Amino acid sequence: MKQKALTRRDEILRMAMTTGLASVEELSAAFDVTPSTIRRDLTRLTTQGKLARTYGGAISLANNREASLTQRLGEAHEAKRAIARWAFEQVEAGETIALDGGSTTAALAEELRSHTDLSGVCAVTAGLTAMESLAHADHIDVLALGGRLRALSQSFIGSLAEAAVSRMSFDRAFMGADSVHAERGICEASLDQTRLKELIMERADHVYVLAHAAKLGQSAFHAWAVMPKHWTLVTDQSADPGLLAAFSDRGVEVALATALS
Amino acid sequence: MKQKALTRRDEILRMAMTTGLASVEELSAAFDVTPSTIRRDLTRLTTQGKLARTYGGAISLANNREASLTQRLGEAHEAKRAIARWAFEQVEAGETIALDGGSTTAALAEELRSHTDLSGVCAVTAGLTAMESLAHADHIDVLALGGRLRALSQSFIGSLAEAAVSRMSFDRAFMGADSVHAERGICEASLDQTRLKELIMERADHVYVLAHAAKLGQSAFHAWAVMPKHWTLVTDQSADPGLLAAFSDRGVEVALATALS
DNA sequence: ACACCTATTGCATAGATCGCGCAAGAGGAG
DNA sequence: CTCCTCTTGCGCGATCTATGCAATAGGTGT
Repeated sequence: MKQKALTRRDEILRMAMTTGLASVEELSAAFDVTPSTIRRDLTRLTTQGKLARTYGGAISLANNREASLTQRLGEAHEAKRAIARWAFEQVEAGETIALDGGSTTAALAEELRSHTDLSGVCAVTAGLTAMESLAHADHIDVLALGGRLRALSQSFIGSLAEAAVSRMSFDRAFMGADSVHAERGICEASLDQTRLKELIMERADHVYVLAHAAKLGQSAFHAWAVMPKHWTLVTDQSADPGLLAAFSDRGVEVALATALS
Repeated sequence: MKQKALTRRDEILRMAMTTGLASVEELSAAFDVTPSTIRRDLTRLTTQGKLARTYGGAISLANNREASLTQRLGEAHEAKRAIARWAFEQVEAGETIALDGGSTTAALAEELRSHTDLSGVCAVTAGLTAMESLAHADHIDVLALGGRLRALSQSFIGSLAEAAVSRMSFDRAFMGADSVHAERGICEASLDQTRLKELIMERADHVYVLAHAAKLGQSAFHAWAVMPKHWTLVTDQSADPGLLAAFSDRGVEVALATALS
């Protein structure tokens, strides 16, 4: 019975997440309990900050968050989603992976969060958005690098982060980038960022750079990270074949993610 | 008159956006109109999809202030707000402060965020909610401890966090707690948490424990943190004088935060 | 200046929802 | 088996909401 109450609250939360809105009457009918019980559940979930109460029902807070996240991703988010899905499929149970900052890796974090069947994965991240996505994912062990929070990129940099990285290693590292270049590697706004990226990549068995087509061949900024010998570029199908050939010629493995559904 | 109605609706929307939450009573008083009028405004804005109606008020859909909103919905938030305000006034420009995890310290983070006149403050935190609040605050230097993210308390623990703490010191440390006891100190769910708290407190010139009245004298769990010689308990006015005397007798400085406006 | 029209406001009433206290029931621990 | 805790259903008073109606303010055309 106590179990039933917990599962019902979880279910309420899930329904509210998917539909964004739930009424007391509907919930009462769906779970075959009195409206009083539903009300009590809702007040509970509200004080836990997971829902907001409305007149006659409740509204999801997390759903709004995800919506705004999608907005923030905004640009090319279908491509990013496809890339994230491809990346997710590389991860195997029990592995320790590094998640870089950036919107594409945040999409990967969302994939990790929603696939609760993957067990024992430890995700190390320097990105705040990725952390937020995984904060409530019980099936993922989240390790955060410390350091100064860089407001613009919403990720950590600095000596604290570097010190933290130097104490661990990763099965796979999924890197974001402002732009990717076949010869120069990945480009960021500051050298602090590229240095941290280099450290992470040095300590990873497999390095993947997640970058949708628009980021290829650009030189948005002038700080470049030295790439490891072997790495994989993961991009979407709209990428220019000529550009991709430049990567392949340099020994970079290229993966094309296909959007589905 | 028609103009007044439009500007009022805009203003309502603006207020809801910034504070995340607005009550019919407050709005009615603020604009000096009857609750009926406010209700009509709210239904209008709701059908326009700009707001969501709650019981006795409205909630912003653009989740700009998700953190503060979650706080407002939570338990005893008036007391926490008063305590946070008192704590905020202790902080002086240029200081480096430690912000523990927990909802009360998250409220302090909100104070720090909203007072943009305070300059040069460096906030070191192990709490995810505090980080989110300060993520977009350009006037605050945010340093995050790394470590394992503990899902329940939304804060970092573990050796990475401890290693990070051991490399810095603080002018002031603002600690949260699940419960506070005059003899035993502050209580948490696990010894990992208390150990990190001890380390932070050891390296701070001034230690404040932020705990509203309901947390005093309780023993919610069985992991206790050893307190430094001198520390300040910050609580609200509804605290039992007998309990407070127990703290004073042990040399603990006691501060009572008064709720205002 | 005057009349007219529309949007808005305040008030009162009726209906719906909410919060709380109380007693009963359903597991879990010893 | 008994005790204990958490949960549930029910009823009541309180609060909030929705709606109709009359009054008012502001804009408009003559």
